Amino acid sequence: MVVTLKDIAKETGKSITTVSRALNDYDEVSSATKELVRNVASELGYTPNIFAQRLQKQYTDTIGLIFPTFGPRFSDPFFSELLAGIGNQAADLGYDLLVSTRAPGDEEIKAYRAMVQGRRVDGFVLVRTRRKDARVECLQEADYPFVAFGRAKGRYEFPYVDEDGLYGMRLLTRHLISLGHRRIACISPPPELMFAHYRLQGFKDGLTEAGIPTDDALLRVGNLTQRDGYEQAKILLDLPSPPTAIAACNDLMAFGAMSAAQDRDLVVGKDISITGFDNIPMAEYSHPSLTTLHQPLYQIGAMVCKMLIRLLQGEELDEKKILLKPELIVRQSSGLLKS
Amino acid sequence: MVVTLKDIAKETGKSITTVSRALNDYDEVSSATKELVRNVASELGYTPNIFAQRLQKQYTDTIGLIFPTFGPRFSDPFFSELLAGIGNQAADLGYDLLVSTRAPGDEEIKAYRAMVQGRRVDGFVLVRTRRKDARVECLQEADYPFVAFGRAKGRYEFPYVDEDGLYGMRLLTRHLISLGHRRIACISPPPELMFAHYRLQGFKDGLTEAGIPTDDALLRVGNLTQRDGYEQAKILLDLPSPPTAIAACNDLMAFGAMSAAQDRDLVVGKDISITGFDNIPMAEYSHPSLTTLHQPLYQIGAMVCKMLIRLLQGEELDEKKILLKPELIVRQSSGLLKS
DNA sequence: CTTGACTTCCAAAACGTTTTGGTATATGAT
DNA sequence: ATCATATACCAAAACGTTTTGGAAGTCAAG
Repeated sequence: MVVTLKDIAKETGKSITTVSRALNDYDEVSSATKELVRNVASELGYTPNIFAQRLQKQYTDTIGLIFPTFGPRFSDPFFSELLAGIGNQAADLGYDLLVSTRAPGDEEIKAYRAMVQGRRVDGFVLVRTRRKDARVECLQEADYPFVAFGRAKGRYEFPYVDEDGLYGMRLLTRHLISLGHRRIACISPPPELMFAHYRLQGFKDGLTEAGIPTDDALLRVGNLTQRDGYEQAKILLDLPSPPTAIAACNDLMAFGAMSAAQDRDLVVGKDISITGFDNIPMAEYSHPSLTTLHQPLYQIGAMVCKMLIRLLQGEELDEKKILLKPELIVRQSSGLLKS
Repeated sequence: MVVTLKDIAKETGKSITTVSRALNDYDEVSSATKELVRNVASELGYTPNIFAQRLQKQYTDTIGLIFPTFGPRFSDPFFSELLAGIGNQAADLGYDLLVSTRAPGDEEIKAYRAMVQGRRVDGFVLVRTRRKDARVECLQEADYPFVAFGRAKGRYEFPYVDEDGLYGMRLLTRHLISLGHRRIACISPPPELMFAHYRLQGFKDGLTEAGIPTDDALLRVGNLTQRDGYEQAKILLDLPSPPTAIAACNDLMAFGAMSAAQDRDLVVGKDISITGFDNIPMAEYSHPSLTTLHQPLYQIGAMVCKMLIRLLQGEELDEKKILLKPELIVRQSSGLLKS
């Protein structure tokens, strides 16, 4: 018992054309007719068949989002906040959000191709860009609109929002240095992730500008999980001359590093300083609370989404490339170097 | 230059009907023709227009999921793991996932109604059921298929997967009692959440069966966040006769409670025992590591999704109601009562 | 030779919209 | 009386599929 335009037409005695136009508020329908049609429509409980609309017009009012998930224990607070930002913004602007979750790799690209080929979505939001990002290439090749959270290397440019990881990490490194630390380790994300590059570089720049040589033994890589933070920190603490501060490149790894230090009865913030990046809500309530860089993930999600929808609606973007300065949040996990 | 059936028909010299049938592997097309059509189709790079298909057939091959998000700082590892489970399963079975994020309340129900009215999705996955769940009523009223993660009170039954929170919390309470604890507090979720009821009841049952009276001063409510765990634990620790153990009803609140205890220089696992529920990946790498109940969220997501798709395809479910027994994971945050 | 069954194919209708290309009537200017 | 313009409407086409209801041809049985 689905109500269609035809039913309204029959009921009002008007043609389907007129009904359609009345509902879409065209000029060439008298206001009396419009009123009539609208009343009957709401009386019958009419809702347009979205697939008929989409078949006719050639767009879908849907944006695509493919989350790169790593294995079954994918559990990153980072993503849920970002998703909320994107999702709420999309809903507010009347767009649907088609979400897929795939591990990076072939399956992921296949998922993109399927959405592109089938023209299932009008455009994409890309998250966590990679250095040489197959997804970017895939979408650019197909000339599909997208906005990314993160930058990438490549031939062509694309609109993005990104946090200025270089600036942020430099700020943070300076902070640690100002506390007296000289042996500072960094646990950075896998280098294929674009933001890993900036954050690591910022760290190195911070050292360099203070005249501290970088010690490769103090540079570790972790897969952004608490587990990896824990394990890499263990390795660092086992060094003959261990660091007095560890800058983890995200909060989750920082938590892991904190656990590793605490397992050895080090007091974090006194015996050793540990810092993160992202300022996920948990950072405020860990013990000790975490010194980190704030990244407004919810807002970033909303921004990226809004930019994409602007693009889809043919508007020009005021700014195609947005770089946000993360804010240093000093809490208890970083403290003066014990003399 | 989108390739349609018409193009293939023209190219092969067959009719559109035959082409459609060849591609759908109907019997009444000769194998020679099938072969020809299929070759031409892949040569031209044909992909069916999904909206035309959906208009014609009356289903969408899409399932809906509306995440209840609480404010901008929505950041729950619980959800990302669940999403991954649902998303990957849906993709594997050839279904799209339409995700919306809305705070519980009017907007949320409106989102459901919009999806239902517009027949945008074939069915729903419902997560985090509430005692009297407007979403359940909305969907049952519209006779829309759905499978829930969680139970709910109501007139009619529905298929669900749920963890046996009552059993789990009883197990955990017993564990704490066996360690010598008698003054045990519980930080439970807001009572409108259905699982809050079971977990709290399990806690009470555990006390009762050991002959320990429940002290209402030791029952606190928190909104599942680390922050709330922190604050409720502070209140508990300020009591004239504070608890020696705190059972938080999820891991996030347990982490918050741990921070609160540690802020007072209590050693968690020695001076006080603190436990969680969910066993999110972080639980293993907190300091101390968290005693908790394991809930296989990824698998639950996958199960719920699979059940729904079964339903949509008209199959009977072997089991309409699945109750999983959570497993007690004893780690360092719970220890013998200090005498 | 006729009949019926089977195989292989096709034209047209249907799904529910929006858009195209009109028509009919009224109004006012010439 | 004629023309131009504006207003209010509509039939039919289009979007790209699947399904309906045949039709033509072949073959074997009667």
